[in-house]
Amino acid sequence: MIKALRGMKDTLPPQNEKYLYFLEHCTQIAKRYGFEFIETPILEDTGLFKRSVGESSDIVGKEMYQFVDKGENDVCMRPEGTAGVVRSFVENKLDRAGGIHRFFYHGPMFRYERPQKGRLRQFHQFGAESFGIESYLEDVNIIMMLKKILDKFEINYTLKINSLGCATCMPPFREKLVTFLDTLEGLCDDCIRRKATNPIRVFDCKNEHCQTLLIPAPRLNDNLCESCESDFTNILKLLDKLNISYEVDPNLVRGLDYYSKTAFEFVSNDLGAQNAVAGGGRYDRLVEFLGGRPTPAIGFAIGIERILEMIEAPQKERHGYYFGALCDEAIQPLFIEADKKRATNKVTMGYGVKSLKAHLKAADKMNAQFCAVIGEDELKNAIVWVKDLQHKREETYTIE
RNA sequence: GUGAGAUUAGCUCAGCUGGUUAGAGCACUGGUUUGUGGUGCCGGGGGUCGCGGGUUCGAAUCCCGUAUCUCACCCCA
Repeated sequence: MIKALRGMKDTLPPQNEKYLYFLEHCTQIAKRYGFEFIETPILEDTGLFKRSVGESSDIVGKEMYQFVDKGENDVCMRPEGTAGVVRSFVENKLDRAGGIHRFFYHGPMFRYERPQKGRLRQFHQFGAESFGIESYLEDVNIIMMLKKILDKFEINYTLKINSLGCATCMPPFREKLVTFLDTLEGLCDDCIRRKATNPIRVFDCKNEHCQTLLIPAPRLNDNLCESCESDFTNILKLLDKLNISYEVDPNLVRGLDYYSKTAFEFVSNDLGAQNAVAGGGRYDRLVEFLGGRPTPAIGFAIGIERILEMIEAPQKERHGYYFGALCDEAIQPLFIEADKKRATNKVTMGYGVKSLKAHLKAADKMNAQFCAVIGEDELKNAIVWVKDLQHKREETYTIE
């Protein structure tokens, strides 16, 4: 038997109804906040991800579905959504058009990882990206929107937020940090590697010994430039006023290289080790990095499988018709009647001749609201007998 | 990439230290005396016990390998 590849799942009812339900909700909210749908290809030039996500990230380092196609192009199945949207933004010259552009997207992402709870090789994200706004208000706007999406479904979560600094304050801080790290002994292998590739990420290390060593380290928050500092405080102030609770997490460092300034994550205790249900942040320099005009931008992505694990599907109600025949002669007239009914309702039909009881059972099983039947009596009078299974009412209507 | 646990009917799982035709519940399906469901009663189908080797008179059961799943590390949504 041929099976689906490791870490890749089929989606069947009733699970996928939850998926559609969630997507519908996200789409509605996103549109309400002024976002428009964008779809970009799953396959992209490998260079796109190397440049945007960053060579130092695990994603690019070891998790990409990368291969050479028949035209000898080095291509890659997208491991995340932002890179493609930014590429499209630049390619379609929206950076030159100026103004504000807000997009949302959803679809499959691919990372070659060992699967576990909340982690698949093919998984789905719903994401949104906003281009052209430098104001911190858009950061809050994005967080508000994300919160609005999550709040529909009674989920337990915590919003973690941090500022990563910008082109002005980040590089000097980085140097300061590396100088400090050089004085330390006993850092774990990962941290030693991080020191060379992306030193900020040592703060994200889960090794307790490393965390102890890092206590006297210079902190990002104490080294922000004036504009980053004031933006960050303004964001927190506004969040307070909006009654959006958050936790400032100075160790929150996003795994993708392109983030700057605001970074945030929605985590939940109901998810196991992979506790991030959504994450995002500002990436003001990425557009320029990918060859566009400097354009401030911010976005987020939700892990759909992860959130689906926490939400309930809406309850299914009885609806539609089930048609059944009580005698051979009724089958074809019934077939015709059933199809007429499809003009306005969901209709299924039992093809076999069965007792009334059996048809009622079948209708009940299909969760139909009405059971419509034709037998000898109905044929004689050219009528259809109908029982409303929900309200336990019976009636007939004339065949026309 | 590393580690631990699992794999028996469509689903959830029993099957003791190896011993005849491998079980249960749920689900599915048929009937319940001839036109009334979801909740009664009776019956039925369905398993090369993940796959491949080995030990043995005999393996679902013990050993080795392999695949997949699950959980964790790493990292992320």
